[in-house]
Amino acid sequence: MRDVAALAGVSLKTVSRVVNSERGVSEVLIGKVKRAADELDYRHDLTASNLRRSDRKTATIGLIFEDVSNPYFSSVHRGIEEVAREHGTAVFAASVDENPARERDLVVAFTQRRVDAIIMSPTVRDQTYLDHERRGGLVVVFVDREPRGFDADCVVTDNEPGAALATGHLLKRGHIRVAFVGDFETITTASQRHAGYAKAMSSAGAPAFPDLVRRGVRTKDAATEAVLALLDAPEPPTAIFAAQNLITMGAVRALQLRGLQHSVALVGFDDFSMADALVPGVTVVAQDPREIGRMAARLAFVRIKAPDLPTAVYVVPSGLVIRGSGEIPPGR
Amino acid sequence: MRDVAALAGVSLKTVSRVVNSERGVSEVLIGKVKRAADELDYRHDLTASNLRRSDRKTATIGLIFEDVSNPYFSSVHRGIEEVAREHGTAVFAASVDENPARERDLVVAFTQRRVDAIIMSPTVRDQTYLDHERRGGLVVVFVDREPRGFDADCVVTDNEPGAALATGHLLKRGHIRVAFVGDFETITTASQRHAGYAKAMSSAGAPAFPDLVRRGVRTKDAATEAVLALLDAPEPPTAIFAAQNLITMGAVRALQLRGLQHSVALVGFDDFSMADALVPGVTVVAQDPREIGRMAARLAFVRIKAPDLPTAVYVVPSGLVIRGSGEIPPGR
DNA sequence: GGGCGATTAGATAACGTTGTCATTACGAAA
DNA sequence: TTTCGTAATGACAACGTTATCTAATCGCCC
Repeated sequence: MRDVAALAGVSLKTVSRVVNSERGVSEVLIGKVKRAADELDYRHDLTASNLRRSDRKTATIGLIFEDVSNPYFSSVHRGIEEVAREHGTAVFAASVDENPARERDLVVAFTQRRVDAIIMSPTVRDQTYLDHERRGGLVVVFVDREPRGFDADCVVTDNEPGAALATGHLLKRGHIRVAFVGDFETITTASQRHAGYAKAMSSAGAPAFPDLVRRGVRTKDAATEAVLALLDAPEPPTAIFAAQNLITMGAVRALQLRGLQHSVALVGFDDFSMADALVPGVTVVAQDPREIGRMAARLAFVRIKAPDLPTAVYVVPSGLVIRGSGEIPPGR
Repeated sequence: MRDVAALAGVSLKTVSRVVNSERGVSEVLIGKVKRAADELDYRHDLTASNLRRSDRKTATIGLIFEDVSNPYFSSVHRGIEEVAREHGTAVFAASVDENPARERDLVVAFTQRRVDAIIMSPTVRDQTYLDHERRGGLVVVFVDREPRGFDADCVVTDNEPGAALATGHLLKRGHIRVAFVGDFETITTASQRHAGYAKAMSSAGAPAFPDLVRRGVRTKDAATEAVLALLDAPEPPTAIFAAQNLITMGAVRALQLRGLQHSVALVGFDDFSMADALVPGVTVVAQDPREIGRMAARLAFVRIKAPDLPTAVYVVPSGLVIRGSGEIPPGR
């Protein structure tokens, strides 16, 4: 910037004004400065600018997900990016994977880079550690799962009603022995979806079948195994509710391995690519992950401007997508 | 930092030394400083640190892809993240979408934030504009597609041999009227895959069928339409080579719509989720996108340390995954 | 006991930028 | 002609950190 000023024959401050398109610089000087900047391949340094500016906003946000390559999260990411783009904001994205310590490490890594906000899907049991960061002015918005021990904006799907809808859909077709396959109950989404399943079962007068409930299932392969175990049991289910997209995929595989994809009903939570191309098509309760991302980003930008608004939980509705697998009657 | 120094009763520089775990500070003072930092919720500011440090490395890289939610790119992203993590580096990710101006905008946005490197899949025809940035010390590594008009490290799949392998696989089964569906020839991957197709066709003595070659297909829906048109033509193909994952998905849909998924053979380039669960399973030439990401990141970090090494193109091999759709014989 | 090197600590300037205030020039109004 | 307001420009300090250099302290050896 000093060099540009020298070449244009103006002061440092004038270059700064031109770069930031502030008013109060004559056309002549604007031209000179721009030409000099071009000639010298000048690039404005946002990090230095940010250091000095009074608002101290970096126009940067950070995303922390279980896995950026999970199709659900990459769609949320996409939705966030759309809104961030409108705000001229760049987006960090990182995966926690199975490592709980990494959630905190990522928060620190982003905080040190002075992001304006973090949008995250919590994986650790407890988010109280974030109080420390919030005192430093960090904005946090949660997606998919509600935080524990920390009050903040949050965007979630209607997990319980959605799961009840899915389960009810199967019950209405006459199924009674409906299985539930889901993640650990410490994951809020998994426990809410289980609650919806349990509620639908009891309100339909179906007994609870402890042997048909498989929890702590985290991966596609684990789901395949869990469903195989269900199918091979002496009293197998006639229908399955799979509480997450990877689990649904694993369930499809298990049903195919046993040749039961046309005899045992299946409804999944979360849509997934090619669900409509399978035979039978997989009936799912579809979330709108892109909209969830957009909503989360909007909330983040509002809160960056107005940090003291009361926090809220926003629920994005899900909907049943009927494709065949959920409409298989019992007893075939 | 000033406050921490005051509370600990030491100088600014001593705090800096402790924060950066430099040697030459007595245990007593290290303890005092750490306690003071804790008490004041101190967070080291990497942006300011970077401004002053001599290496001027931000431990930040930027990714520019067609679409972060495309499963291929999100896997590449994941591979890059794995390596970045080992280097304590944070990762920006952004999508170009269909907007060519955005590629340059993103490069500028990342450059202004002083990323150490950009890993990108080029979409614009010409990357000469990057010369300007490289003069400023920016490291660029390309993935998936080779750049034009700009010499840089690049990690690609063996597109031409892979496409020839796929096409040859069909020809060996006795197919002659093999169709090609791919993206615009300006996309290097698409043109290389077309070249592999053409080479395999001619070396098998098959004539070129201009009516069976559909180019400029970019989306799943466009692929469905293109394949439907092929199937509905007076002389339809007996086999189809789909040159990219979205196109393969669209082709599957089209075949299903016409009930031809068991009579017309299909081989796709790129694997995709649930390809094995479809009926028939979809035979593909599978890339290893995660390994491509890891390789690209490794190259980036090498070049950050040694900018003057000669550039190279690295080819990650692909392999045929046989699942059924590609083994359908002609004439059924 | 004096000299010396090694170790630890601090004072100061600088990184690239912008906020604040002072200065200049110019015209219009009195 | 003088005064005043306004617009354009610049000088300088500061943002939070680290590089460099100097000073102080210590132990050790002759």
